[in-house]
Amino acid sequence: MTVMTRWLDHDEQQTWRAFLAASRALTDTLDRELQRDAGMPHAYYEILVRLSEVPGRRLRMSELADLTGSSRSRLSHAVARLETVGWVRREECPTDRRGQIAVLTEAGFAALAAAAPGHVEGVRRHLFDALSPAQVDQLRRISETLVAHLTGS
Amino acid sequence: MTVMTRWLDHDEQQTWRAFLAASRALTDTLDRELQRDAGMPHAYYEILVRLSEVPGRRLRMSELADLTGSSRSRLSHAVARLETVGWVRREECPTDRRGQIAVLTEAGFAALAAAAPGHVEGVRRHLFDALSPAQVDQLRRISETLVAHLTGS
DNA sequence: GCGATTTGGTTGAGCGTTCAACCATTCCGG
DNA sequence: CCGGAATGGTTGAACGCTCAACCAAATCGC
Repeated sequence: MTVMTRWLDHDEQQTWRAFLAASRALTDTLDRELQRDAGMPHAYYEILVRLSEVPGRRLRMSELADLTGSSRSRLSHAVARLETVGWVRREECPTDRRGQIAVLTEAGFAALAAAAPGHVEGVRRHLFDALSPAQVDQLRRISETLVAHLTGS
Repeated sequence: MTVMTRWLDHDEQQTWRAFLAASRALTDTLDRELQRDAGMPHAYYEILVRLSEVPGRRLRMSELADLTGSSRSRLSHAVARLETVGWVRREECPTDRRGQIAVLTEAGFAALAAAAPGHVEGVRRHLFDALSPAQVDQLRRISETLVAHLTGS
């Protein structure tokens, strides 16, 4: 059975390619800056951020995976790496013997505190400084719509 | 010298995290679909697309790198891989003996033709179907602004 | 012209992600 | 209860990307 492809028209093409170029350029730039200035990829920064925001600075692996939007495998590898660097430590979960709890160490918190100002400055410079307040608002609505659409289905 | 960090306010936080989540979810989803259905990552798909759109289906490595927004190293590795699969072939450049020209093969064109409908459908489903026409327009302007801002500086 | 710099491109090591396979524990239906 | 399914998490191999080092050819300055 052949289904007609709903091709993109010219404007849609433009939009899609611009979006691809923009999001890649932005994430690449920030990732590179973070790696250079703080010695960690952005994905690891996000893990540290999430842990730092929660009481006890500890989260179940699966919750952490959900919050960072990463697969369990990815998170498992990442936390393993973070553990060797001494920024995160693993603990057994008292209520579920399958469970593991990732805990942010003091060294991890310090590394995050050291990395944050530069990274936030980068986000501001590369993203917010370029857009009008109206565009920032539009971007938020668009992004929230997309997240709902993508995680819903 | 200490410079005050221009931290993100609450709304900016929301926007930034939503954008991160959305762009990651979108690219991850499309990448996974493309890998599953066509056996290639999205970066390689883009290379084939760019080559297919140009007369002679051939481009200098450096032009191809610019068009796909990738580093020379990345492109070099990618083309090497595409060559072993038989989708791209390398030729010497007649006017510059340092140069290399990447040429899309018939097999490469066929692979692209086979992959395109499914991928385009995915882009439509996951992106355009979720947004209003006004939002699509906003997204284009935002993306173009960001690209200019990021590649300009 | 000739040495120094720049440009075009490749290479290999190190690292992060993916995928599939896997193990242990917990939950659920009958 | 008990057997099967679902859940939580890990592992290792394959692969793509990054970075720095590198080579060859072209270009620039004097």
